[in-house]
Amino acid sequence: MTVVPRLLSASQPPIDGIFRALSDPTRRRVVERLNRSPASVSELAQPFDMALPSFIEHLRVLEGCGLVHSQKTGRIRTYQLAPEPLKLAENWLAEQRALWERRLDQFDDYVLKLKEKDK
Amino acid sequence: MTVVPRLLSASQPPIDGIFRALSDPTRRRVVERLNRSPASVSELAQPFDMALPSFIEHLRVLEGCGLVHSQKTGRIRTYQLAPEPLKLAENWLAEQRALWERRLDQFDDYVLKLKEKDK
DNA sequence: CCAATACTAAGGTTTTTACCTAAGTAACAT
DNA sequence: ATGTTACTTAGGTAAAAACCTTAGTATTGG
Repeated sequence: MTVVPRLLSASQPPIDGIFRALSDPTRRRVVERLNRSPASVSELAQPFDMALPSFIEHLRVLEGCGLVHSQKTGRIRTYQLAPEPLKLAENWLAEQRALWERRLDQFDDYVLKLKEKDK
Repeated sequence: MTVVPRLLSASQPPIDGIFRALSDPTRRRVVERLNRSPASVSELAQPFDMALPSFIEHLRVLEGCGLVHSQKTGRIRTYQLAPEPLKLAENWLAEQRALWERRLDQFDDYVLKLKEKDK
């Protein structure tokens, strides 16, 4: 398969963590929010009814898989989206769909005949 | 935001479970395999070095979130892919990218105007 | 009928996740 | 200098996830 330079594959988050991160509604909402603009921890936390340390753990998960970056200036940490991992996940899904659709084309006739038979 | 009819949203698997299911490499490989053709439990399990009951649990997770369907004929249970949930996840990701790109455009405009001003 | 096949059920362990509270530290405003 | 703000650290609980083994139940081929 495709051999990726070690440094790149190490710095690029594995797709496991990306899907894992996106499986939580809180984290997805954070991503949706960061699509609009960068924001601080407390701005991000404000809509959620959750203790701050719990929320911050979500931010850490997002940063851990590379979906966001953060930097601290003074006492404020600002988060911003890093779209590459989203692209990675989207690509995997797109590939599955492409394969599926190719297969559907190949077997269209067969499927149609099966449905005829069902009646 | 978008209001979805209750019946639809209930029968359509929530995106949480889809991303969650896809976060496991075993389950992603099953999806990749099922893209080629339907297959039985043991066919699907064959490439994995894992006790069968453990593997079957993965299949249950996939079916639980709607990513696959199965039917039993005799003693053989056959699994097949159900692409709609994949589409759902892909759509969410695509939307994020669209928003992100729109924001980048806006930023470009902003930068351009700044540069105009400089002159 | 009987053994092999193809799953399935039951139950147990370890790790991870998602939350919490309480108590910090560092920066800023007054 | 002191209180308020903005996070951070530490630690603790409960539920879920990902494995395992052992012991089933149907089907089917000989």
